[in-house]
Amino acid sequence: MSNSKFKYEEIIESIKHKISTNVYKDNDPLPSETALCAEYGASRITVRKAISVLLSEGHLYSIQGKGNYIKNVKKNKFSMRYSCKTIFNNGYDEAKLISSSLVTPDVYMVYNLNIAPNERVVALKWLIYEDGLPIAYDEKYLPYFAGINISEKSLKYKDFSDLVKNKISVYEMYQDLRIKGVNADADVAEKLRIPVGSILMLVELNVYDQSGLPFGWGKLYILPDKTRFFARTE
Amino acid sequence: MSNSKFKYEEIIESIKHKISTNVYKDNDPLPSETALCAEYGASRITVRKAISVLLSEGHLYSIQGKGNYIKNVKKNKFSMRYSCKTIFNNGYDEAKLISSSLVTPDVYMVYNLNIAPNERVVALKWLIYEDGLPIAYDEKYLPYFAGINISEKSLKYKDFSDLVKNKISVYEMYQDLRIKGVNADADVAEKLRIPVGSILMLVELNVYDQSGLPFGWGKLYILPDKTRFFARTE
DNA sequence: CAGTGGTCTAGACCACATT
DNA sequence: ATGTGGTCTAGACCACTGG
Repeated sequence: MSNSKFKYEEIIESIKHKISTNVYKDNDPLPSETALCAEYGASRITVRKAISVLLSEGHLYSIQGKGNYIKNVKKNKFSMRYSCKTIFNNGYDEAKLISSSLVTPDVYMVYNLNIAPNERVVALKWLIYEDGLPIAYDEKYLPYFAGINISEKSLKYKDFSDLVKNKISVYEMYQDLRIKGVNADADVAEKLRIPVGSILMLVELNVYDQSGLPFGWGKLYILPDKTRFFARTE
Repeated sequence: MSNSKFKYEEIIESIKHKISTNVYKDNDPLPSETALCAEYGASRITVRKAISVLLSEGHLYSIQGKGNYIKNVKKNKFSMRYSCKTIFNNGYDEAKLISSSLVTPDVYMVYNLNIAPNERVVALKWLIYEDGLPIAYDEKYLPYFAGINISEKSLKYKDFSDLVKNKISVYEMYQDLRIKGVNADADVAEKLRIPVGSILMLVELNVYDQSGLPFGWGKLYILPDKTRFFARTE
């Protein structure tokens, strides 16, 4: 029956089995740690090791002073990787920086970067090519205080996290990503040499520091057959 | 300096600080656990508690018999929730099962369900409505052995994981999700009452058991302005 | 072989929640 | 006051790695 090598693995297996056979139901209290020690003939540390795994996997939740409780696993949490290296089906041959400038924000920048209308915004625009043809158009906006040097000639195409990593620790950064299907407007259509109204995938990215202050906003338009998004349950 | 309440939190904070200030670089070995005990004046269990947190957060990796090593956090891992309850911007009013039948598989079903051409496939098709108008079209395919009762009148619109949850434990299931932009073909266009060639968001879902055996394949076509995908770094 | 991480123990004290 | 989970300790043995 049991394939587990260690005592704590057997406890995990047993508890998972009791959850999946409805012996333990959602929000039921797990037996107390001392009770589990007796049930499995293990020390409290071993029991807690098992519980810590189940906690980290999301099968339990704890309330100090009360107990550990069953949390029904919803199998709807997916994880995906997103980076400029992986977003294109076949990668890309080159990325050209077509402009880097200090601009007056429009309403979208004021909204997404949470800045005052009189502040300035660093705007970076790239075209990404495959086989000599543009396959994607990338706009990135950063508040001027984020400290990017726009005269920098070495502005290689890179992810937001790399762009700002010297200004903000990766531990103090989080990102929101939104995927939509949109129709190309005149500007983007011309840049990508496609008819106005063609469908494009739009990936918007907002970068924040730990306190929630926006550090960047990006829009990436991609020809729909040049990209795909892939996510998997954890 | 330190806001941490507990000794193990201070150790975590200290190690994270050394990573972000490049004292510890990618793939550097962390000092041995006994060395860390001495450095922080803590027992091995407390040191291991800190290390276990850093391991679970992906800042370290371990090789038994060798040591613990620094893993540079790539901030490109996003997590998203996907379920038929949350995928629509404004939810949906109703979902009509428009057909449930046993069909002979086409090449895509043979491929995605990894079945033989002479096996049978359960096909379920739904239309999802908002304000009386169709906003999405859902096709789900399951190998016949998956044991869904197609005559079941109570085939409510639900996620794959709910559809098969009595046949397969949630602990033995994983799902792959792919998002694409596509042009509506004649069949889908007619069902959704839109012009052929209109852009649609296509969400494909493959469900597997733990051994990798396919348990289901689904295609969900959604009007692009009725949905959005949202992911956040962990 | 020595050094490393992985598991496991008994026992202690604290913070929190309920009665 | 009692029971709960949360932290911490010292000490032991095992499995794995490398020289």
